[in-house]
Amino acid sequence: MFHFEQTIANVKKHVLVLSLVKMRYKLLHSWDVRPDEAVEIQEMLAGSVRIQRVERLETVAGTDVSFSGSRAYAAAVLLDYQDMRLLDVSFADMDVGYPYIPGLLTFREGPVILRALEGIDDADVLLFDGQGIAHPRRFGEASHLGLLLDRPSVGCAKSRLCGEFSEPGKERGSFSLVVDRGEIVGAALRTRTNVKPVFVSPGHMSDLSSAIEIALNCARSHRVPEPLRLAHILSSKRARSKR
DNA sequence: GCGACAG
DNA sequence: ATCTTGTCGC
Repeated sequence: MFHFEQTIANVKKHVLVLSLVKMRYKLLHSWDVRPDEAVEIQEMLAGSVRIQRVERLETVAGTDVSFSGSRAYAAAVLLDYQDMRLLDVSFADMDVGYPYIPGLLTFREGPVILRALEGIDDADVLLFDGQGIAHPRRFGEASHLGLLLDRPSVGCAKSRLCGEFSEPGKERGSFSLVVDRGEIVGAALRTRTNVKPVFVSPGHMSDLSSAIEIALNCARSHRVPEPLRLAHILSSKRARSKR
């Protein structure tokens, strides 16, 4: 299928020469908290999310996490926004410290994702496999991690978490708004004609039109945007090989 | 109490 | 998410 090992080796060699600034983030809270405390943290930080148009778009990053028993494996990739060429890759893995609870996904995947992101160069926008503000407390994974990383971010999930929406048109590019409690929180976007839509929503420092534009640009020959698709392939491959 | 529920 | 092969269709 692909030859990622070789590709990754070449990429790494290249990055050593023109390495920019590696991704950094600030922990605004502990990850070791009870579910009720996690909810409080989300409600407290949600007010800091900024909705604005994304200007500079030369690079895009994507992350994903795969699980194997009690271990979580994350992959972070950096791609060129124009040709979707791979520019940098990084991996991280750690013991699973939190169960999957709808609405609290970040407390399960956030820690490993951040560690993987520390290994790649800064990106103009970050793509996450999950919701942005299309979340009960308007603070999904993309919003949460985007805020900690202080970078523009977009949420792109394969299914909906909250809100109502109507079936979008069948053509690639058509979309319908996702409305939750009277608020437009995202969109059901068709990235490929006659294929189930993906759910995009602003994370942090991005807006809905930017989110739609970015997801569409990154989804070329597949339903899932290239950065997320690649991160998924790499993390799952690493998860099963290490067992 | 019942159904919904990112990965 | 994960357990898993082939198979129908664009």
